[in-house]
Amino acid sequence: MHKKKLTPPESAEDTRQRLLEAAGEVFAEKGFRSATVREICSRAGANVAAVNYHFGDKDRLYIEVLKYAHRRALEKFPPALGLSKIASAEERLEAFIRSFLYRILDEGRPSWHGKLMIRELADPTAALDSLVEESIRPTYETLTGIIGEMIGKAASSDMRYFANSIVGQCVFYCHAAPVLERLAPGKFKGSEIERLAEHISQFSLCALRQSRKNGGRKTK
Amino acid sequence: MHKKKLTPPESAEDTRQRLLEAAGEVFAEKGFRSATVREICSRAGANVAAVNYHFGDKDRLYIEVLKYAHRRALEKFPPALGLSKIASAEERLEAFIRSFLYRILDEGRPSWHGKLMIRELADPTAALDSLVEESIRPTYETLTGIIGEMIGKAASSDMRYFANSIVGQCVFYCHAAPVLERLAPGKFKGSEIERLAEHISQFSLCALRQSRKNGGRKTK
Amino acid sequence: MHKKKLTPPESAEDTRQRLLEAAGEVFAEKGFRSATVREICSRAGANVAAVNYHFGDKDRLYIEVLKYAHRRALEKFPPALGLSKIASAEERLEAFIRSFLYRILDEGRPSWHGKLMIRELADPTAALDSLVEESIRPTYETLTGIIGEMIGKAASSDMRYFANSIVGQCVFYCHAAPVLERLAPGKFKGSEIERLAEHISQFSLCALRQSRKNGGRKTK
Amino acid sequence: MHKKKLTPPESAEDTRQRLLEAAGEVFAEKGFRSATVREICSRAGANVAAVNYHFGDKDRLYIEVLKYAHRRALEKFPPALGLSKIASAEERLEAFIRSFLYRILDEGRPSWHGKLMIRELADPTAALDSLVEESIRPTYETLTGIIGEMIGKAASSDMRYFANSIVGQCVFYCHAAPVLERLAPGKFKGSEIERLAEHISQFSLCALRQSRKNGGRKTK
DNA sequence: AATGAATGAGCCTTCATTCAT
DNA sequence: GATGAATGAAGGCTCATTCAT
Repeated sequence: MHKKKLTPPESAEDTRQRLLEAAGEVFAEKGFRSATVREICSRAGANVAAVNYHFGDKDRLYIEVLKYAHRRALEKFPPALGLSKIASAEERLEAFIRSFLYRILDEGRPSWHGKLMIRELADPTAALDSLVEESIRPTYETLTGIIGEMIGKAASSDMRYFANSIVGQCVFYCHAAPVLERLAPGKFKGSEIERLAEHISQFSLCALRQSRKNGGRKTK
Repeated sequence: MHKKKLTPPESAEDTRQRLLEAAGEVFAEKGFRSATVREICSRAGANVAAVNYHFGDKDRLYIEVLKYAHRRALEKFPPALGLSKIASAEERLEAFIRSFLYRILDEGRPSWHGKLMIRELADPTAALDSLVEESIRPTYETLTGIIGEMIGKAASSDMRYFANSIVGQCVFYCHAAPVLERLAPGKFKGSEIERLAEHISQFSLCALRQSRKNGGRKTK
Repeated sequence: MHKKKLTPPESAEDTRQRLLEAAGEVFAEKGFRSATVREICSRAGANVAAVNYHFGDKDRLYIEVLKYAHRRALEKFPPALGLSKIASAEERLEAFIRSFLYRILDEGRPSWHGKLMIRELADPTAALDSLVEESIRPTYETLTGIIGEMIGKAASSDMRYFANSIVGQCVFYCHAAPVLERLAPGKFKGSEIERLAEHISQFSLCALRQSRKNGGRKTK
Repeated sequence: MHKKKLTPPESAEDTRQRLLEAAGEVFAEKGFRSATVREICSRAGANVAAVNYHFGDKDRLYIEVLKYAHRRALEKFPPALGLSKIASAEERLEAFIRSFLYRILDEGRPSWHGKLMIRELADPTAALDSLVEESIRPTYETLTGIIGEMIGKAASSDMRYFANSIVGQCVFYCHAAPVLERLAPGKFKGSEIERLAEHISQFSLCALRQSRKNGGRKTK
C-alpha cells in the first residue's frame, strides 16, 4: 500500500545491498544475538522475510556481512596506503599502523566495520574460522614480515609477541572505547587517529630498534 | 542428586555463592544476552526461581557477578604483588603488568574473570558505569601514577597514551584469544603468562625510557 | 483442526476479529488479570503469539476489546432506540433506560459486553480513562440532559444524584447478577429485561415528577 | 534479627489478626487474584509462610477475611442504627439506607470493607455462597420486610424489584467510584454520606408511596 | 510456633522462521 | 520476486506453596 516502488532500479539486487548495510549497523551496535531480524529489515526498508529470502537465515546473513565489511574496508584503506614498495621497513610499519587504525576507527561509511570485527574477536561465531584465514592471517603476516625485516630473523614466536603488542595497542582504542569514553570523556574521537598512529608507531619503534641492537636477545 | 545437603554449613547462604560461580562461567562463555537463567541455575544445582529469589533479576545477578569477580581477582592477585613500597618505578611497572596479566588470564578459579571483564568492555551494559568507577579507574590511576614517575610530569593526555599502550598489549591476549589460538594453535596458554609479562615489560620500558630522555617530547 | 481455511475471505484480517471475540469472552469471565493469553488464543483458534502480533501485548488487546464492545453495543442498541426526536422527556427517559438495560444485559453476541464494562468500573485499568471520556461521559450527559428537562434547571450536583440513582438501579442487575441468582434462582434472566425497564422507569419517574413540583427543593 | 518481639503478648494469636487486617486492605485494593501473599504478609509484619501456616492457603484466608469484614461492619453500623423497634416503616427504611451506606462507604477502619464486598459481588469466588446465606440474605430480608410493610402484601417478586432499586442506588456509589471520580472529580467523598442517604431515601420513598396508593398495581 | 530458603508451575513476551499468496 | 500473516520454541519472571529447622 505505502510501498509503491519509488524507482524501478532500486528494487532488484539492491535490496540485498541495503540489507547488508543495515545488518552491519545493527550487528555492530547490538551484537549478533541482540540484533533482531526485524530491525535489520526495517532499517533496510524491506520485509520481515527478506533476510530469509536473500540469505537463508540470520547466521548466513552475518557471515556475508563480515565478508562484505572486510571487502569494503580493504577498498577504502589498502594496507600499503600509497606507499612505494621500496619504502623502509620503519616507514612501512608506520603506514601499516595508520592504515589499520583508520580501518577500525574510521567513522565514515561503513562506520561499523571496526566494531563488528572487534565483536567477532571476543565472541566468535562459526564465521570466525574463515574470517581468520581469509582476512586476518594475511594482514597478520604482512605485519610479521615487516617486523622480521627490522629485528632480523628471530624466532617466529618472538615476532608474534611483537606483532601482538602492536596490534593490541591499536585494537584497544576500538575495543575499550566505552571505557575510555568514561575515563576521559570526549577523547580518542575521530580526528585523533593521526595522533594515535604517531604515538603507537613511536612507542613500538623504540622497542623494535632496541631488539635489533641486541640481536633479538632480551635486554635485562 | 545434587540435593543431598552434604554438610549443614553448605546450604543456606551457600546457594547464592554457587549461583555467582555458575553465572560467572555462563556469562563469560556466552555473554550476558545469550546466557540463560535456566542454564545458570541448572549449573548451580538450583531452581529456576533461585536467581530471582537471591538477586531479583538477571540484570542484578550480572552486576553482582561483576563485583564478585573483581573482588576475587584482587584478593588472589593484589596489584602490588608482594612488592615493597620503596621499589623503583620500573620494578613497580613490571609488577603491575604481571599482576594484571595473571588477573585476566589465570585459569584458576574463577577462571572466567578475564573473559567476563573483556565482554563488558566491548559490549557494555548498565553495569559498566559503576564498574569503571569502582574498579577500573583506580587501577588505571595506579598505572598512570607509575608512568608519571618515570617520564616526569608530562601532559595527562600523554600519560594516557602510554597507559593505553600498556593495558592494550595485556588485554589483547584475553580479548583476541580465539583468534590467537587459530593463528598459532596451542600458544599463549596458562604457563606462558610469565614470558608474556616479561615481553610486555621490556617492550614498554624501551618507549618509556626514551620518552624520559626527551623530556616528554616526540622522538621524530 | 481449526485451520481448514473454510473460506478465503475468512482468513487474513479475520484472525484479529476472532481474537477480539474470544478475548471479550475470557476477559468478561475471568477478569483482566486472571485471563490468560493462552486461553484467548486457544479459543480463537490462533497461536500464542497472535495476540502479540495483532495487538502488541495483553494490555492493548484489552483496550481494543473494550472499544470493540462499546462499538458493537451501540450499533445493536442505539440510545434513541427508534424514538422520534420530538418525544417527551418522560418517553425519552424510558427509552434510555430500556436501551441501557439491553446493552448491559442482553445475552446475544457479544453477550459479554455488560460484564466486561462492569468489571472495568470496579477494577479499573489504565483503559478506564479513555473509556470514560469516549463512551461513558457522552451517555451520562444524555441522561442528565433528559433529567434537566424534567426537573427544570436544578444544580448540576442534584442532577447527578438523579442520574446516579437511575444508572445505579440498572447496573445493579448486571453487577450483582451472581448474588441475585443465589437470592432467587432463575430470576432476572433474559426476557425479563422489558419488565425491568418498566419497573425502573416507574420507580424513577415518581421521584422526578415529585422533584419538579417542588422546584428542585427537597421534599422533607 | 530485626524481629525481636517488641511485646510478648503481640506475637501469639495476634499475628492472625494482623494478617486479616492486612489481607483485607490488599484484597480490597487489588482484588483476589492480583493480591500477593507476599505483600499481605509484609504489610502484616509477618513471614511469607504465615498465611499458609495460619489459614492453610490463600483461598481460605480470603474466606476468613470476608467473614471478618462482615462481622466488623455489623458491629460498627448495626442495621437498626439506634432506632426504636416501634419506629415507622419509613423511618426504618431511611435508617436502613443510611446504615447500609455507612457500611460500604465509610473510610474508617476497616475502610476496605465496602470495596471488598463489591468485588466479591462482581467476581464471585467459592466464598460467595456462604457469604450470601450468612450475611447478604438476612440483610436483604430485613429490607424486603420494611418494604412489605409499606406497600402492603404485594407479590414477592415486586418487593424484590423495589429492594433491588434501593440497594442498587446505594451500591452504585461504591461500585462505580472510580468512574464517578472521573466524571466529577472530588465528589461523593467521605462526608457526603449523609446527603447521599437523604437523596436515596427521598427518591425511593416517592416510588413506594405511589405504589401503596395503587395497591401494588402498575401506574401506566 | 514460626521462619525463610527453595521450589515448580505457569504467564507474558520475543524472535527467527515458514507458508500461502 | 516479494510479502506479511502466522507459528512454536524458548526466555525471564512471578507467585503460591513447601520443608527443614
